[in-house]
Amino acid sequence: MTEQLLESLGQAVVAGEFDGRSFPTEADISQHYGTSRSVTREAVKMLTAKGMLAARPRSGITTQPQEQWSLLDPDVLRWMLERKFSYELLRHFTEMRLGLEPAAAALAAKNASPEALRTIELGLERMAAAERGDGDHLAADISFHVAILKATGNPFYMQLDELIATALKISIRMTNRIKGHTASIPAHRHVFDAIRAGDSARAGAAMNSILTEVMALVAAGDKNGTRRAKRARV
Amino acid sequence: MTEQLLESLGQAVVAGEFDGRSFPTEADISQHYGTSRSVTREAVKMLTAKGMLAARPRSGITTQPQEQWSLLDPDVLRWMLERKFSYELLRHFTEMRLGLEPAAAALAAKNASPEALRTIELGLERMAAAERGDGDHLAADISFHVAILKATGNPFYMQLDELIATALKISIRMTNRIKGHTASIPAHRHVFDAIRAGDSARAGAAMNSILTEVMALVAAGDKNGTRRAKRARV
DNA sequence: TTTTTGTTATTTGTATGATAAATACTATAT
DNA sequence: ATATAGTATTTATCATACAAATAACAAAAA
Repeated sequence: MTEQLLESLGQAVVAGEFDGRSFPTEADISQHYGTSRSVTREAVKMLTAKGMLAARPRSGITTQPQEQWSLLDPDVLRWMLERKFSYELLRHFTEMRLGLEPAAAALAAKNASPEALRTIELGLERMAAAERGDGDHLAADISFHVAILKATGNPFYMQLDELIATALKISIRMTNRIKGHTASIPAHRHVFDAIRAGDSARAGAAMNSILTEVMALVAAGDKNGTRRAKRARV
Repeated sequence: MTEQLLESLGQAVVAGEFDGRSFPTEADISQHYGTSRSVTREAVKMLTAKGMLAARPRSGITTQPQEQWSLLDPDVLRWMLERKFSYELLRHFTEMRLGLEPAAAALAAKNASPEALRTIELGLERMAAAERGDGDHLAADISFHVAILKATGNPFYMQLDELIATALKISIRMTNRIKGHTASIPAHRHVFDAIRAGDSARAGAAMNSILTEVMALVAAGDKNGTRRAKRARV
């Protein structure tokens, strides 16, 4: 119940349904959604923790400026991508991946355990299978990228799995749409080979080139304006 | 009140006071800390959102394995660094900075507005002043690094300000302690110059070299074992 | 007129008690 | 030994009351 309310309120905030100070009071929310005050308060509390709301006595609940939203929170990012998609957002996200994932790949080359390595390879195989029409390409691509994060052995990078997975679900759909592009198997295999060989520099460079490619696609979409984005938002 | 309880519980969890399934029930917590059940529930809810706890009927509240904690949450990271400091953690954090900050510097070189540029320069000047004994070196260093994140114009990087600031407060203190090291002004000026010149590659490389230096210090501390870390934990 | 001060009303914060829902544990029957 | 039904424990939700903070307003003073 709290979860549902959290979801509803989160989406509503992102969609901009409450501009500025017009956010309803606890009482209004409870009545509108038919929830008790406890549930309402706990949902608001969570959105406060995510930087989207702030509550003060007498003033009531107010929406926080977008700069303060915790974009690194998978919930927030998902709401943004689903209800407020823009190529600009996707570009910003890809810019961050461009910082993180090559570094992660380089680390993985140094630290990957045999099991972790095997998991990356498995992701690659799933991608190849999907290429032949056998399996979900999107899921395969995600598993490959997540496996590399896990292989770093660094808890900070490992934490990013859900975030990357969430965003890839939307962003890959977008980049595929732009040019009928599908993630390049050889480029991904190149990353895997470098990691297996323990070659940090090459692993980082290979991952960098994958993301540079993605970035080019996103930038192209950005230039085409928002009409296509709106159509794709389904 | 909720904040205080959140703080107490968060620190207690990090310190490992509740191993495994021994976490108290809502009722126990309320009694122990003298808080009402509403307050207790809201605090637990927040720790759940941070991945540190999970609550299920009949089973009660349980601590989650450390892999699931949201290390990117400034609260969690602060608790970790304050109550569970280790050079390994610091090394992992620095590994992430090594991915993020050079990329941020490169972006800043492309996007920094005149005001943002001025803010970076201000940070640099504060560092120089601190070097001459005039002002807080730690605060100056933080302001420099945060200013670069802000200058990227990318909300994802900009979000990291609190995280980086939190961690720098502890990590700089540590790295200084290792060798009486203080952050190198020329190296930082090099980054600034490259950003001002709009030279992405050089900005990234310069930032990279700063962090590589930090990494070397941390790695050295790591080798010295945990005794020094424990002393430094004050 | 402007500023200060005090009052009031609104909204969140906290406390308490009661009921519902989920589920680990136990006893029983097969 | 296994399956089934019942029981007890704990969180989840609801409802209500009161406390605390404060924005808005009014009155008084400068």
